[in-house]
Amino acid sequence: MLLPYSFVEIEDSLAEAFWAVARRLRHRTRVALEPWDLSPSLARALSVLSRHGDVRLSTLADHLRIAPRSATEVADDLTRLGLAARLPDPDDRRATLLTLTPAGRETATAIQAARLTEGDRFFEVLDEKERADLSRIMRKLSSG
Amino acid sequence: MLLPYSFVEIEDSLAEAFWAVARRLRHRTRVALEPWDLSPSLARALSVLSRHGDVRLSTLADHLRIAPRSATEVADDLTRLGLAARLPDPDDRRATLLTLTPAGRETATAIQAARLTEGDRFFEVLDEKERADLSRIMRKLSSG
DNA sequence: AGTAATTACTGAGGTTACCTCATCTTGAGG
DNA sequence: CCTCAAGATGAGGTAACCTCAGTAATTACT
Repeated sequence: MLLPYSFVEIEDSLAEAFWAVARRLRHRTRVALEPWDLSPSLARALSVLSRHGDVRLSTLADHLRIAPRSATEVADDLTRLGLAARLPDPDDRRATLLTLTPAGRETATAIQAARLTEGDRFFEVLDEKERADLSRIMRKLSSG
Repeated sequence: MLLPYSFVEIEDSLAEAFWAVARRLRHRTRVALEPWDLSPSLARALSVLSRHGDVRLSTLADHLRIAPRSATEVADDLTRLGLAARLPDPDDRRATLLTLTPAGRETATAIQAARLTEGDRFFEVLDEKERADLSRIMRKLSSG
Protein backbone atom coordinates (compact mmCIF):
# COMPACT_ATOMS: atom_id res chain seq x y z
CA MET A 1 0.00 0.00 0.00
CA LEU A 2 1.34 3.34 -1.06
CA LEU A 3 0.93 6.65 0.69
CA PRO A 4 1.89 10.05 -0.70
CA TYR A 5 5.62 10.26 -0.27
CA SER A 6 5.96 13.50 1.69
CA PHE A 7 3.12 12.50 3.98
CA VAL A 8 4.80 9.20 4.79
CA GLU A 9 8.03 10.91 5.64
CA ILE A 10 6.43 13.35 8.02
CA GLU A 11 4.39 10.73 9.88
CA ASP A 12 7.23 8.29 9.96
CA SER A 13 9.65 10.74 11.47
CA LEU A 14 7.06 11.96 13.94
CA ALA A 15 6.53 8.53 15.45
CA GLU A 16 10.21 7.75 15.34
CA ALA A 17 11.13 11.09 16.82
CA PHE A 18 8.65 10.42 19.58
CA TRP A 19 10.24 7.08 20.43
CA ALA A 20 13.71 8.55 20.33
CA VAL A 21 12.61 11.05 22.95
CA ALA A 22 10.95 8.30 24.96
CA ARG A 23 14.20 6.34 25.03
CA ARG A 24 16.10 9.36 26.25
CA LEU A 25 13.57 10.16 28.93
CA ARG A 26 13.45 6.57 30.11
CA HIS A 27 17.20 6.55 30.42
CA ARG A 28 17.13 9.78 32.42
CA THR A 29 14.49 8.34 34.72
CA ARG A 30 16.49 5.19 35.29
CA VAL A 31 19.52 7.27 36.17
CA ALA A 32 17.41 9.35 38.53
CA LEU A 33 16.34 6.18 40.35
CA GLU A 34 19.85 4.80 40.74
CA PRO A 35 20.50 6.19 44.24
CA TRP A 36 17.67 4.04 45.60
CA ASP A 37 18.43 0.88 43.67
CA LEU A 38 14.75 0.50 42.85
CA SER A 39 13.33 -0.84 39.61
CA PRO A 40 11.06 1.53 37.67
CA SER A 41 8.24 -0.88 38.35
CA LEU A 42 8.65 -0.68 42.11
CA ALA A 43 9.15 3.07 41.96
CA ARG A 44 5.83 3.40 40.17
CA ALA A 45 4.11 1.30 42.79
CA LEU A 46 5.62 3.45 45.51
CA SER A 47 4.30 6.54 43.80
CA VAL A 48 0.80 5.08 43.57
CA LEU A 49 0.89 4.31 47.27
CA SER A 50 2.14 7.76 48.07
CA ARG A 51 -0.58 9.42 46.02
CA HIS A 52 -3.49 7.25 47.04
CA GLY A 53 -2.65 6.22 50.55
CA ASP A 54 -3.41 2.68 51.65
CA VAL A 55 -4.75 0.72 48.73
CA ARG A 56 -6.03 -2.77 48.18
CA LEU A 57 -3.81 -4.97 46.07
CA SER A 58 -6.47 -5.12 43.39
CA THR A 59 -6.63 -1.33 43.30
CA LEU A 60 -2.87 -1.16 43.05
CA ALA A 61 -3.09 -3.55 40.12
CA ASP A 62 -5.61 -1.28 38.43
CA HIS A 63 -3.47 1.78 38.87
CA LEU A 64 -0.37 0.02 37.57
CA ARG A 65 -2.39 -1.66 34.83
CA ILE A 66 -1.10 -5.08 35.69
CA ALA A 67 -2.93 -8.31 36.55
CA PRO A 68 -4.08 -8.64 40.18
CA ARG A 69 -1.77 -11.60 40.61
CA SER A 70 1.19 -9.42 39.70
CA ALA A 71 0.27 -6.86 42.32
CA THR A 72 0.85 -9.59 44.89
CA GLU A 73 4.43 -9.80 43.70
CA VAL A 74 4.95 -6.07 43.73
CA ALA A 75 3.62 -6.03 47.30
CA ASP A 76 5.97 -8.87 48.20
CA ASP A 77 8.94 -6.96 46.83
CA LEU A 78 8.08 -3.69 48.56
CA THR A 79 7.48 -5.56 51.80
CA ARG A 80 10.76 -7.41 51.53
CA LEU A 81 12.50 -4.07 51.09
CA GLY A 82 10.78 -2.67 54.16
CA LEU A 83 9.07 0.03 52.12
CA ALA A 84 5.50 -1.17 52.53
CA ALA A 85 3.47 -3.50 54.70
CA ARG A 86 0.28 -5.48 54.33
CA LEU A 87 -2.60 -4.90 56.68
CA PRO A 88 -6.09 -6.35 56.73
CA ASP A 89 -8.82 -4.23 55.18
CA PRO A 90 -11.25 -3.46 58.02
CA ASP A 91 -14.11 -3.22 55.54
CA ASP A 92 -13.60 -6.54 53.80
CA ARG A 93 -11.82 -9.45 55.35
CA ARG A 94 -10.94 -10.90 51.95
CA ALA A 95 -8.92 -7.84 51.06
CA THR A 96 -5.44 -6.70 51.98
CA LEU A 97 -4.35 -3.10 52.16
CA LEU A 98 -0.85 -2.10 51.26
CA THR A 99 0.51 0.79 53.27
CA LEU A 100 3.79 2.67 53.15
CA THR A 101 6.16 2.25 56.05
CA PRO A 102 7.91 5.42 57.25
CA ALA A 103 10.92 4.34 55.19
CA GLY A 104 8.64 3.84 52.21
CA ARG A 105 7.07 7.24 52.63
CA GLU A 106 10.47 8.84 52.85
CA THR A 107 11.73 7.03 49.77
CA ALA A 108 8.60 7.88 47.82
CA THR A 109 8.99 11.56 48.61
CA ALA A 110 12.67 11.60 47.72
CA ILE A 111 12.05 9.79 44.45
CA GLN A 112 9.20 12.08 43.57
CA ALA A 113 11.43 15.09 44.08
CA ALA A 114 14.30 13.57 42.13
CA ARG A 115 11.99 12.58 39.33
CA LEU A 116 10.57 16.06 39.11
CA THR A 117 13.97 17.69 38.91
CA GLU A 118 15.08 15.11 36.35
CA GLY A 119 11.92 15.73 34.35
CA ASP A 120 12.40 19.44 34.66
CA ARG A 121 15.97 19.21 33.52
CA PHE A 122 14.93 17.10 30.59
CA PHE A 123 12.27 19.51 29.42
CA GLU A 124 14.08 22.71 30.30
CA VAL A 125 15.76 22.86 26.89
CA LEU A 126 12.31 23.99 25.77
CA ASP A 127 11.15 27.54 26.19
CA GLU A 128 7.97 28.47 27.99
CA LYS A 129 5.79 28.41 24.90
CA GLU A 130 7.13 25.10 23.67
CA ARG A 131 6.40 23.50 27.00
CA ALA A 132 2.86 24.82 26.90
CA ASP A 133 2.44 23.57 23.35
CA LEU A 134 3.84 20.17 24.23
CA SER A 135 1.62 19.89 27.25
CA ARG A 136 -1.46 20.76 25.24
CA ILE A 137 -0.52 18.38 22.43
CA MET A 138 0.16 15.52 24.84
CA ARG A 139 -3.18 16.06 26.45
CA LYS A 140 -4.85 15.97 23.06
CA LEU A 141 -3.02 12.80 22.05
CA SER A 142 -3.74 10.96 25.25
CA SER A 143 -7.47 11.56 25.16
CA GLY A 144 -8.20 11.81 21.44
CA MET B 1 -17.72 2.21 53.74
CA LEU B 2 -15.52 2.28 50.71
CA LEU B 3 -15.27 5.44 48.73
CA PRO B 4 -15.45 5.06 44.98
CA TYR B 5 -12.09 5.66 43.40
CA SER B 6 -11.05 6.78 39.99
CA PHE B 7 -8.45 4.88 38.03
CA VAL B 8 -7.42 8.00 36.20
CA GLU B 9 -4.01 9.09 37.34
CA ILE B 10 -3.45 12.79 37.68
CA GLU B 11 -0.90 13.84 35.10
CA ASP B 12 0.68 16.85 36.67
CA SER B 13 4.03 16.86 34.95
CA LEU B 14 5.09 16.91 31.34
CA ALA B 15 6.91 13.65 31.83
CA GLU B 16 3.80 11.88 33.00
CA ALA B 17 1.73 13.31 30.17
CA PHE B 18 4.40 12.13 27.82
CA TRP B 19 4.31 8.59 29.19
CA ALA B 20 0.56 8.46 28.92
CA VAL B 21 0.90 9.23 25.23
CA ALA B 22 3.68 6.69 24.86
CA ARG B 23 1.47 4.00 26.37
CA ARG B 24 -1.29 4.79 23.92
CA LEU B 25 1.02 4.81 20.94
CA ARG B 26 2.63 1.55 21.99
CA HIS B 27 -0.77 -0.03 22.28
CA ARG B 28 -1.73 1.20 18.83
CA THR B 29 1.46 -0.23 17.43
CA ARG B 30 0.84 -3.58 19.05
CA VAL B 31 -2.64 -3.65 17.58
CA ALA B 32 -1.21 -2.77 14.18
CA LEU B 33 1.09 -5.79 14.41
CA GLU B 34 -1.63 -8.25 15.36
CA PRO B 35 -2.38 -9.49 11.83
CA TRP B 36 1.15 -10.87 11.62
CA ASP B 37 1.32 -12.34 15.08
CA LEU B 38 4.77 -10.86 15.50
CA SER B 39 6.18 -9.46 18.73
CA PRO B 40 7.29 -5.82 18.65
CA SER B 41 10.81 -7.07 19.18
CA LEU B 42 10.77 -9.26 16.06
CA ALA B 43 9.03 -6.55 14.07
CA ARG B 44 11.84 -4.18 14.96
CA ALA B 45 14.43 -6.72 13.86
CA LEU B 46 12.58 -7.18 10.59
CA SER B 47 12.63 -3.47 10.02
CA VAL B 48 16.38 -3.29 10.66
CA LEU B 49 16.94 -6.04 8.12
CA SER B 50 14.69 -4.34 5.63
CA ARG B 51 16.50 -1.03 6.05
CA HIS B 52 20.06 -2.29 6.14
CA GLY B 53 19.95 -5.39 3.99
CA ASP B 54 21.98 -8.42 5.06
CA VAL B 55 23.59 -7.73 8.40
CA ARG B 56 25.87 -9.62 10.74
CA LEU B 57 24.28 -10.75 13.96
CA SER B 58 26.57 -8.42 15.89
CA THR B 59 25.47 -5.51 13.72
CA LEU B 60 21.85 -6.44 14.28
CA ALA B 61 22.55 -6.43 18.00
CA ASP B 62 24.00 -2.93 17.70
CA HIS B 63 21.01 -1.62 15.81
CA LEU B 64 18.56 -3.16 18.26
CA ARG B 65 20.72 -2.13 21.21
CA ILE B 66 20.74 -5.61 22.66
CA ALA B 67 23.58 -7.94 23.63
CA PRO B 68 25.13 -9.95 20.80
CA ARG B 69 23.95 -13.15 22.44
CA SER B 70 20.38 -11.90 22.26
CA ALA B 71 20.67 -11.24 18.54
CA THR B 72 21.26 -14.97 18.12
CA GLU B 73 17.86 -15.57 19.64
CA VAL B 74 16.15 -12.99 17.47
CA ALA B 75 17.76 -14.62 14.45
CA ASP B 76 16.55 -18.04 15.65
CA ASP B 77 13.01 -16.74 15.95
CA LEU B 78 12.94 -15.07 12.56
CA THR B 79 14.45 -18.16 10.98
CA ARG B 80 11.95 -20.44 12.66
CA LEU B 81 9.17 -18.25 11.25
CA GLY B 82 10.65 -18.45 7.77
CA LEU B 83 11.16 -14.69 7.64
CA ALA B 84 14.95 -14.68 7.60
CA ALA B 85 17.83 -17.03 6.98
CA ARG B 86 21.45 -17.26 8.07
CA LEU B 87 24.18 -17.29 5.50
CA PRO B 88 27.93 -17.26 5.96
CA ASP B 89 29.67 -13.90 5.67
CA PRO B 90 31.99 -14.24 2.68
CA ASP B 91 34.36 -11.70 4.23
CA ASP B 92 34.79 -13.35 7.61
CA ARG B 93 34.22 -17.00 8.27
CA ARG B 94 33.49 -16.36 11.93
CA ALA B 95 30.54 -14.16 11.06
CA THR B 96 26.98 -14.97 10.03
CA LEU B 97 24.79 -12.74 7.93
CA LEU B 98 21.07 -12.60 8.45
CA THR B 99 19.07 -12.02 5.31
CA LEU B 100 15.36 -11.62 4.68
CA THR B 101 13.57 -14.40 2.84
CA PRO B 102 11.01 -13.31 0.24
CA ALA B 103 8.32 -13.90 2.89
CA GLY B 104 10.32 -11.77 5.33
CA ARG B 105 10.69 -8.98 2.83
CA GLU B 106 6.99 -9.07 2.11
CA THR B 107 6.08 -9.04 5.78
CA ALA B 108 8.50 -6.21 6.49
CA THR B 109 6.93 -4.08 3.79
CA ALA B 110 3.39 -4.83 4.91
CA ILE B 111 4.23 -4.05 8.52
CA GLN B 112 5.93 -0.83 7.56
CA ALA B 113 2.82 0.28 5.70
CA ALA B 114 0.48 -0.75 8.50
CA ARG B 115 2.63 0.96 11.07
CA LEU B 116 2.55 4.15 9.05
CA THR B 117 -1.22 4.17 8.79
CA GLU B 118 -1.49 3.46 12.50
CA GLY B 119 0.90 6.30 13.26
CA ASP B 120 -1.03 8.42 10.84
CA ARG B 121 -4.31 7.69 12.57
CA PHE B 122 -2.74 8.34 15.95
CA PHE B 123 -1.37 11.76 15.10
CA GLU B 124 -4.18 12.91 12.88
CA VAL B 125 -6.14 14.33 15.82
CA LEU B 126 -3.55 17.10 15.62
CA ASP B 127 -3.82 19.89 13.12
CA GLU B 128 -1.08 20.80 10.71
CA LYS B 129 0.57 23.34 12.99
CA GLU B 130 0.48 21.09 16.03
CA ARG B 131 2.18 18.34 14.10
CA ALA B 132 4.88 20.73 12.98
CA ASP B 133 5.30 21.97 16.57
CA LEU B 134 5.47 18.47 17.94
CA SER B 135 7.98 17.43 15.33
CA ARG B 136 10.20 20.39 16.10
CA ILE B 137 9.92 19.88 19.85
CA MET B 138 10.72 16.17 19.60
CA ARG B 139 13.75 16.94 17.53
CA LYS B 140 14.90 19.44 20.13
CA LEU B 141 14.35 17.00 22.98
CA SER B 142 16.13 14.13 21.34
CA SER B 143 19.27 16.08 20.63
CA GLY B 144 19.30 18.52 23.54
C1' DA C 1 -31.63 -18.78 56.38
C1' DG C 2 -29.24 -21.67 52.87
C1' DT C 3 -27.18 -22.01 48.78
C1' DA C 4 -25.04 -20.13 44.68
C1' DA C 5 -22.26 -16.88 42.48
C1' DT C 6 -18.71 -13.56 42.91
C1' DT C 7 -14.62 -11.26 44.69
C1' DA C 8 -9.79 -10.82 46.82
C1' DC C 9 -5.73 -12.78 47.20
C1' DT C 10 -2.02 -16.29 46.28
C1' DG C 11 0.53 -20.88 44.91
C1' DA C 12 2.19 -23.09 40.85
C1' DG C 13 4.01 -22.74 36.71
C1' DG C 14 4.71 -20.35 32.09
C1' DT C 15 6.41 -16.56 28.78
C1' DT C 16 9.05 -12.83 26.74
C1' DA C 17 12.92 -10.52 26.07
C1' DC C 18 16.52 -9.71 27.78
C1' DC C 19 21.22 -10.73 30.40
C1' DT C 20 26.25 -12.88 31.70
C1' DC C 21 29.74 -16.34 31.37
C1' DA C 22 32.26 -19.90 29.10
C1' DT C 23 33.52 -22.04 24.81
C1' DC C 24 34.57 -22.67 20.02
C1' DT C 25 36.18 -21.06 15.66
C1' DT C 26 38.35 -17.75 12.92
C1' DG C 27 41.11 -13.63 12.04
C1' DA C 28 44.92 -10.11 12.86
C1' DG C 29 49.39 -8.40 14.54
C1' DG C 30 53.94 -8.86 16.36
C1' DC D 1 53.33 -19.39 14.80
C1' DC D 2 51.67 -17.75 18.73
C1' DT D 3 48.96 -14.86 21.31
C1' DC D 4 45.10 -12.00 21.60
C1' DA D 5 40.65 -10.33 19.90
C1' DA D 6 36.24 -10.88 17.66
C1' DG D 7 31.84 -13.45 16.07
C1' DA D 8 28.51 -16.61 17.27
C1' DT D 9 26.34 -19.72 20.46
C1' DG D 10 25.36 -23.27 24.56
C1' DA D 11 24.14 -23.06 29.31
C1' DG D 12 21.93 -20.95 32.67
C1' DG D 13 19.78 -16.80 34.94
C1' DT D 14 16.54 -12.62 35.75
C1' DA D 15 12.67 -9.16 35.86
C1' DA D 16 8.23 -8.40 35.20
C1' DC D 17 4.80 -9.82 33.57
C1' DC D 18 1.02 -13.60 32.56
C1' DT D 19 -2.86 -17.61 33.23
C1' DC D 20 -5.09 -21.05 35.83
C1' DA D 21 -6.66 -23.18 39.90
C1' DG D 22 -7.72 -22.95 44.66
C1' DT D 23 -9.21 -20.94 49.27
C1' DA D 24 -11.57 -17.76 52.14
C1' DA D 25 -14.89 -14.14 52.56
C1' DT D 26 -18.74 -11.62 50.87
C1' DT D 27 -22.96 -10.65 48.26
C1' DA D 28 -27.09 -12.09 45.70
C1' DC D 29 -30.91 -15.11 44.99
C1' DT D 30 -34.02 -18.07 46.06
